[in-house]
Amino acid sequence: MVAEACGVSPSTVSRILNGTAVVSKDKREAVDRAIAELGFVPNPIARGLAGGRTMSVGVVTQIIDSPFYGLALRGIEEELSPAGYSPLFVSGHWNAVEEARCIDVLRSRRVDGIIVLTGRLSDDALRNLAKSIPVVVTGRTLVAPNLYSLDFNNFEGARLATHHLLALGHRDIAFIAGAPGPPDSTERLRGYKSTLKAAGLKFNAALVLPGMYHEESGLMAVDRLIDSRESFTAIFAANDQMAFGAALGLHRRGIRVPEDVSLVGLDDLAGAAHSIPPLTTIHHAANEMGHAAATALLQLLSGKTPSASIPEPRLIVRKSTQAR
Amino acid sequence: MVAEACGVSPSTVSRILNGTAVVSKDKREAVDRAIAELGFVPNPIARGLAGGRTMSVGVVTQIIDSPFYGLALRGIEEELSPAGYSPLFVSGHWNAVEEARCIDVLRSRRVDGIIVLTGRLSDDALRNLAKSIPVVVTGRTLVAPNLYSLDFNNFEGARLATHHLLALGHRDIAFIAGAPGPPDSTERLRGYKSTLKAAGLKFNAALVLPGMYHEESGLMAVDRLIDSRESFTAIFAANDQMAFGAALGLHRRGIRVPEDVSLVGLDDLAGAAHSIPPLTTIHHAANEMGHAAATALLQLLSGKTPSASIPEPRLIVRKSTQAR
DNA sequence: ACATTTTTTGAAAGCGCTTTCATAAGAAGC
DNA sequence: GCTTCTTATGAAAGCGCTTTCAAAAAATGT
Repeated sequence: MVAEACGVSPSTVSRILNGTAVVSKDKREAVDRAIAELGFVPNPIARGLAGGRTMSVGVVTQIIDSPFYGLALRGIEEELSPAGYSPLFVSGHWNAVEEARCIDVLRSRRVDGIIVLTGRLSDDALRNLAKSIPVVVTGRTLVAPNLYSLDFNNFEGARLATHHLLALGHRDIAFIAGAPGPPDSTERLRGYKSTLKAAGLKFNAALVLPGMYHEESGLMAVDRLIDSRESFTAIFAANDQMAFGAALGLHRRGIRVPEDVSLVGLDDLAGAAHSIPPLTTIHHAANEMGHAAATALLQLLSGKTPSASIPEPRLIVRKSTQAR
Repeated sequence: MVAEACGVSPSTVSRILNGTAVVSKDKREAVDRAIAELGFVPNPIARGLAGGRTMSVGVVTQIIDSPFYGLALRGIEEELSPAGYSPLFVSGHWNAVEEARCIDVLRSRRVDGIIVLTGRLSDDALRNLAKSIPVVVTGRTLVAPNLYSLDFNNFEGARLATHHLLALGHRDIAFIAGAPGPPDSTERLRGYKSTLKAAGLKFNAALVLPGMYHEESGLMAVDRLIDSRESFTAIFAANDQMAFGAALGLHRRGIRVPEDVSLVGLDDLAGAAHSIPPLTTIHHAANEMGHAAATALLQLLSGKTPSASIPEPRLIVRKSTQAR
């Protein structure tokens, strides 16, 4: 260790670097100076080996280039960097087996903590993981020691969207659902149904179309909807990407948005403000979610009880909806 | 080291694990069995410390959630994972100072190599970096020992776009340029100008609008263009994001795409196929670029001379252009 | 059968840092 | 002034692996 070339022992330098113990003023200053002069940079690898802390946290995302989760990754990075931690991103591709493999990689690299963005892992698998390493997971509500979960209020998001359309006078509101199974999909569907019911409208199953959360499925859903000859004046898509697909589908059939049909999405992706027409949607604060997840993990790592949470969904009215 | 509990020395186990030297068959089998039984997983951290190789490569991207570079990150990950390497992503935010800091972080983490996605670092800085660690850089053409560069043919991309518009009969073609300075911007502008010239058209500086590569700047460029009362029948935007913004700007003014004005982008982002109208654009193979960069780095790491390259730009005709 | 070369294996020294543990030096108490 | 309790500091032992280096074993040659 270079810095001891200034007269003190490596232990002392280490103590100064980590603030592990009190060191007399003069020594501290001497070392600080030496560090500055030598341009010394501690080696996190060695630190990790010795101290068990690698100053890196693993992030299991699903698809590294997802427009939605990408924003969350940014939030995570923005929060971790100032704290001296580096994120290690791995992609699980919405596949429990792959996610498990990713986690093995992260553990072999001795990350200090793990953030899992939604994913397909079972709750039990996560609880179990938390026994050996601090974990923060988004997209579910889960309580366990050493584990913190951060869930978006999908139900409320869907309620806001549906309610907005209702308030504009729409009665025949179609819903393009997300892939069935995961809680976010079922919650959004539940929010849609429940809001309809609260408004005294009867639920029409023919207006609910299956989707896969990507543009293409939104487009196909609209095709199917139109072909079914079911009448509708508005569409709520379970996410923005499907809303974009739906908009294209309507456009192809010569149906104008919002003149003929109103359209609402959910997520408020970066592109939503610049689509044609600009999409009315529910803001899902991905960036803040990333921040919150990272903050929570940092708190977990320092032994505190995390308290971070993510903002409630918010309706963003743009140009794809209008009163009928 | 657990595996030596089967009767041999740690050196032997290490040799088997790394194939560093020949080991007699029986020992190898005994060790293999012990490894399997004990579920032993080598610790890359310790490996890194001891052997100098961490099996991780640093990737300097600019904005982790960029739709274009995101795809490249995916390509990198897809190539690196099977080879046992993990990518470490850091964001330089198009800022040379931050990029330099990112590189310090990567080096302190002892990555085995570095991939720089374009960025703002000087060529010299990269050449210098390559003296101490293998480097692959995209977005420039640079030759230096231990360094491989992968450049997209921006000139040809711009030529294809401009030529397409010309072939459709357009004569007054506006160009929304990217931020001035970086070679990709200047090359695209050069491609546009040169193609115009080759067609015997005179270059009209009033039809070149400054942009910043994001939607908002495309929108503003169109506003400025319309307000200038300069006549035009087509727009070529230096990237898809600005094309989206431009489409919105035209839409707001009641100008139809492609009936009144044809629009071409460049990049072929995931959203281009589902925008309204679907955007005619130049395919810039980001994913392949990631693959190529990772492949090249892997070759550099194994002492070979890289030969990877990225595909030539390709015109993708969709619905935003038509003959006039 | 013995000397010589080649191959296989183990011992030991780090990689760069953290962290007990123990010692030396001060502060406090009688 | 001498013992006892606190600090401040250094020595040394790892963390889990790779890698010289040298010794032991095997193969080859004469």
